[in-house]
Amino acid sequence: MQTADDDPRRVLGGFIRTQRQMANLSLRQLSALTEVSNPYLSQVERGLHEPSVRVLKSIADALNVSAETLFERAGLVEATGKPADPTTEAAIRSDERLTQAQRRALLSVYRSYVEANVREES
Amino acid sequence: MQTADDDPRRVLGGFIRTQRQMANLSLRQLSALTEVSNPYLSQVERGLHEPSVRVLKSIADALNVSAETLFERAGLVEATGKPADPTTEAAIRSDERLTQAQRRALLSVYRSYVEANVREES
DNA sequence: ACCAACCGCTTGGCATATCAAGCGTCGCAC
DNA sequence: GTGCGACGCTTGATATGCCAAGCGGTTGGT
Repeated sequence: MQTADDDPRRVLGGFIRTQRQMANLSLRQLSALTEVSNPYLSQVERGLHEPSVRVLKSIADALNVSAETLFERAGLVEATGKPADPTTEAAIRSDERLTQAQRRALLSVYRSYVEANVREES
Repeated sequence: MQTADDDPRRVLGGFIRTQRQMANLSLRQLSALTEVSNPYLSQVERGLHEPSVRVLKSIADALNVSAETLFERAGLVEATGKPADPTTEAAIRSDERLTQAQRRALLSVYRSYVEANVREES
């Protein structure tokens, strides 16, 4: 029943930080992309502030994640029971240019990525 | 070229006001439902303020409107143009559940598979 | 050894979001 | 008419978002 771990701000911040690091961006680089100051980004990532919609959107754009996803991470939009979006899996499975073994391998990698990201929102 | 009509705040406010009136709710009633003060709701509806994500969501809930819709109205989320290109590359590239780095990695693996197969067909 | 360039972070201050309290108006019962 | 309740709105005051400037640490070149 920890009350600090599920603080929406902390969750959102952690998610943003992870995404930024995966994109190999420094705070200043992201700052340049988003027109948001780097100190403020730092504070947001550490959960000290709840950014405005405008800031959230520009962060989402810069990191190539959908704004919806960010709002979800922020705990501000309910999970809307999205089981999975099967488009990528379907595309891989029906790709004639791959062998069956390659399809399995690609799907495996893809699923591990998605699962890792989901787990990220602790 | 009127610059006041497409002010996102004014658009959003007008939309909220319309929805509220269609639900036959007074400002005070909506205030009670949303835990947001009625003066502030008044100002938001007249486009004097850009509400936070938390406020937007509670308004959306109270008015039975999807939060997405509100964000769209706020001009802060574009009207998602779907690519609908059925190729595997496109699916991976537009998969929001992957980070940019992961997308690059997956694409790289995918291309190496395809290239290997082409070479083998000779 | 130094310095230049980057990193993430702290701080003080201005701008904006949000609220509690109060104002004037309107309909309606008595 | 007059009181009463509900309406939308104005107005300070407080909290929060956001930024410019600057700090100490690290890395790498000379």
